[in-house]
Amino acid sequence: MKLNPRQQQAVTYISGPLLVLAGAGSGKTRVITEKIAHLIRRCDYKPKDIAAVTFTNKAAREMKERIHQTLGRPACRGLRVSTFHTLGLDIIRREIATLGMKPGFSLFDDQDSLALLKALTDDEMDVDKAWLKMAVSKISNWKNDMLSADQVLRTATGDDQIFAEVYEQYQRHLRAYNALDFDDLILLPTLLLRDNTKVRERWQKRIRYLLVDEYQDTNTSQYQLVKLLVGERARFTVVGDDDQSIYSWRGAQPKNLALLKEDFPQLEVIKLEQNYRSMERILKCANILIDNNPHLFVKRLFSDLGYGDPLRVMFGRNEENEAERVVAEIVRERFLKRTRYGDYAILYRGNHQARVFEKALMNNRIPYKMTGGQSFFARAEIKDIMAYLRLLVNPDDDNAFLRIINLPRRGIGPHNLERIGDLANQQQVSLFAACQIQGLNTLLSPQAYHSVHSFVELIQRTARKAAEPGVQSVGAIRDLIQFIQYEEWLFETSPSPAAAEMRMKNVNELYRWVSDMLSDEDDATHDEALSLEQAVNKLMLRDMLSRQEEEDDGDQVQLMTLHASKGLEFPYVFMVGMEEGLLPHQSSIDENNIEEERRLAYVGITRAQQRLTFTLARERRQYGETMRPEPSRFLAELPQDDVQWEDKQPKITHEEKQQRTADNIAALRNRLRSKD
DNA sequence: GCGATGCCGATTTTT
DNA sequence: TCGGCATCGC
Repeated sequence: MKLNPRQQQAVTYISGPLLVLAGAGSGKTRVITEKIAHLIRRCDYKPKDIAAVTFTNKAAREMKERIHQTLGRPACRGLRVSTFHTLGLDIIRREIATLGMKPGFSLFDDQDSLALLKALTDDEMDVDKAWLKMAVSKISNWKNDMLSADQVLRTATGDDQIFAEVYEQYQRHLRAYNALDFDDLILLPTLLLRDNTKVRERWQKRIRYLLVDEYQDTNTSQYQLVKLLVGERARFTVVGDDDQSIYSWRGAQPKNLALLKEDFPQLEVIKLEQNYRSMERILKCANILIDNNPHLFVKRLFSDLGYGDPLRVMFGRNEENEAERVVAEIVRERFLKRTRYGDYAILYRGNHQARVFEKALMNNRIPYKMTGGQSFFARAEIKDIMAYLRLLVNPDDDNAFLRIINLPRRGIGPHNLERIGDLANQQQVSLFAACQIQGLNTLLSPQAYHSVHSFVELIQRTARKAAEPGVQSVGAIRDLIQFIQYEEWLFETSPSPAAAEMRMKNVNELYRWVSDMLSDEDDATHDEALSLEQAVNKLMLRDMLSRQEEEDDGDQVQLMTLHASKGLEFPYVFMVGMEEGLLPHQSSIDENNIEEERRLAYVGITRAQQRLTFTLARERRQYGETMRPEPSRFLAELPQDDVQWEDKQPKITHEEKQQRTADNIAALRNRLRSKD
């Protein structure tokens, strides 16, 4: 298929900064892919001159795949397609000396950060979990806004003073552990590029053309990174849609779209408004709904896929009935229209809403897939093995140490651990280092000391072997897993042998990934063999997660949050729980942040290709109380001629009823006939 | 190591 | 109110 004129324009405009306002379903990934191909084929750019940045690993992988399809694999060698965080990690790795960091650093995930903060505050003050979570998010927000602990300390007032002090402590300890958190992966390169002209010029030369996907989701430090990378030359394309900005709660600054125009006055803006996904009526409703938000750029989606059925609004007596009706509707439609389960998606505001739908689907033996439940990396066995790997790479990683020092059981209990901890504190070294201090034997029982000693030996021995290239390092990890008898441990601790097998399968999966990454086989995931350190850090960035999910993408009804649905499309969509308090969510109503909720509704609506059904419950139990929720205001904002409210539907006549029955029987006949 | 009991939380979540 | 979890006691 040919590109439309606007898409063509977006692909070929390369003489200056370009903002592509890409409406939902307007083929933006195609534009990015074609543009990269164009740059390489026609514009004298080499693959290694170009970087394309996305937010998720999944998006990065998909984009890479599509470029490979267009250009052929060999022609793409050196092309950078990665997430912001991977790009940041790359910069840090290459500039590690300038940053004054030791090689072999660890990446802390949220739980590690939380654990560190807990440890920091434990003896000082009495704080609860909510406070710690608040602290994590405050620190994260400060980092995303590029505020150092010093800066915050100077300006903070009230409660923020304490948080700022904790922030400073937290940073100091991260340094001591030679660890970085996710936000650092953006912040550090940004600061480095800002303050170091040489490094900045080096990277500006290295990345001659930059493309950014989902630009509306960038936060302050990400935008600054973009600005520093493109420099004065300003050769870049950012693609985004302000109407699909639904992540401001985690620091995304949709105002970065406006900022772009200020910072680059020569900015060219191209709008992609033709939609290749949905029927016209769905788009009309989406357009009218989003018109209620103020806009920097006006945009109007259209399509030539036909007008389509009216949108429906269905009521359930209560939330169970709502779910049952949705499921019944799916069963009925699948039968009549001979569609697949995979054609249906149920979208909701909050994960907790999924439960009743899961139940209803299960009762009807309908296969379904829930996106966003417990992830592979949240599983205990994966975290265990990851902790071993992290400790191999960075022995000063106390969180990793604590997780596995007594796993499997080595007879090192809390008592002995406390002794080690005291020593570490007193000497200002990591726990692993404390284990090697002369005189530890006087503090611990002989058996415990012996265990600690052989643990240290094991880690050091394995780390040495793992540092050797290729086959050696892979073997070292296999030996480690065997040596600690992890499989036996799983069988001991799992409720059933079947569960243990399942978990061991996960471990083997992880092992396979690591060994793939360490050996330089040229498969689709990478271009070169990685060091163990690189592999571990990459895994901490969850690179494999989405690939695993793709594997069992059979014929299943899709269940996910509205947030998770962004970027996806389905022939038949149910948006459930369309009630005031749920969508818009109560807390957004309280904070007067209706616009983001409206964008969320907009994202949901524009997922649907053929048919869209809203559902709500007349009665809903919440925190033990039974509520009678109002229909969502967003339903009232839709053009009512295009919406069929179930309760306002005229009663069907006797003839219509007979006709329907006849239709159903005809459909059944057709189906039976074509089966044999 | 497992079941009972008690307590907390209840928006969205990637990296 | 309900479910997940963490901790406690056996």
